[in-house]
Amino acid sequence: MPSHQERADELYEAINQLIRVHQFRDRDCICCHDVSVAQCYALETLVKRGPLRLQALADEMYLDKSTTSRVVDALLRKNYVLKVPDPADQRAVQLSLTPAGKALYRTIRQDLVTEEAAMISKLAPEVVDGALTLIRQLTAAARARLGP
Amino acid sequence: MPSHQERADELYEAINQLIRVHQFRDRDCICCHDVSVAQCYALETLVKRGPLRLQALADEMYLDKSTTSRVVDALLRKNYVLKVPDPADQRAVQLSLTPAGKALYRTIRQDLVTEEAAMISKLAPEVVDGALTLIRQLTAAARARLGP
DNA sequence: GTCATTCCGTTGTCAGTAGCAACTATAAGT
DNA sequence: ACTTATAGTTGCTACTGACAACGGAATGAC
Repeated sequence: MPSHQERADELYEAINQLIRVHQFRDRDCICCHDVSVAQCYALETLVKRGPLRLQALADEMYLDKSTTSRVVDALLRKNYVLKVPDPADQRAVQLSLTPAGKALYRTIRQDLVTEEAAMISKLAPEVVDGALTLIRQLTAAARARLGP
Repeated sequence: MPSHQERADELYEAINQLIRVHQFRDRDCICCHDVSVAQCYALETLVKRGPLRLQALADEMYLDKSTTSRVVDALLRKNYVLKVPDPADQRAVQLSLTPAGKALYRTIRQDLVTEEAAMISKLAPEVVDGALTLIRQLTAAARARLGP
């Protein structure tokens, strides 16, 4: 019967491994398209949250606004996002996806999910469902410590 | 009853979230010490696998040898690793941890596990054990696709 | 209404991450 | 001995990420 500490240690280790393997795979999947991992993450955030200001996007991504500004710059150059000045506040900008940006994200997402599907093809559906629930609980617990 | 595709999609999403939250937390935990995330990963690999050649270290970390060489350089400058020429092969070097390197990794690891422990403090032990098993299965499945 | 303060986004700078290609030196195969 | 393969380093390029300083716009105090 492992102690709380031992459990924490093993879980940290296990998550660490999972992260490495996924990270590596994602890089491969994403970078063979036109964008980097961070750029893809920005696309994803805009898909999920809709048009955002720069600061809001930075907050969502847990990044500094300067870093975010440069990531967005790269996406602007490639015509995947649109930057429109906010009429209500001359300082602010609204960032949104172009059709090309939406299409690119769909494609990449498709690739990633296909990879994931191949990965779990040998696991029983109950196992996957169980993992899903538990991973969500872990994420919620982690976010709770991160947030306020 | 979700389809295989739907399951893959949800699982991808869930793992993605977990990765982001952990990544962010790890950066905070690690970088307040003397090393970056990649440098810490190199320390970790040397702790686990013992002394390694540069190429072997690069393989373990899924990185290019040039990238690895520079990461090791940084650790050398800070006196956390030792580089000894291999007597059996004049081209090769043996990388090992200095006592300072071992101590630093222990400290960081302690911090990370403490964080993990706090995170799971509100979850039932059975939940954590379940997550552990499932995450390991997922990692194994992912590694199987990655490897050969 | 003006002035200080705060907020939004950009830019400069610095350190780190990462891969590819070219290079040196050593080792191994023929 | 000559070719080929391997080990590690270095040059280059692009991206990541934070902090600090800045200019312009909004807001609050008075």
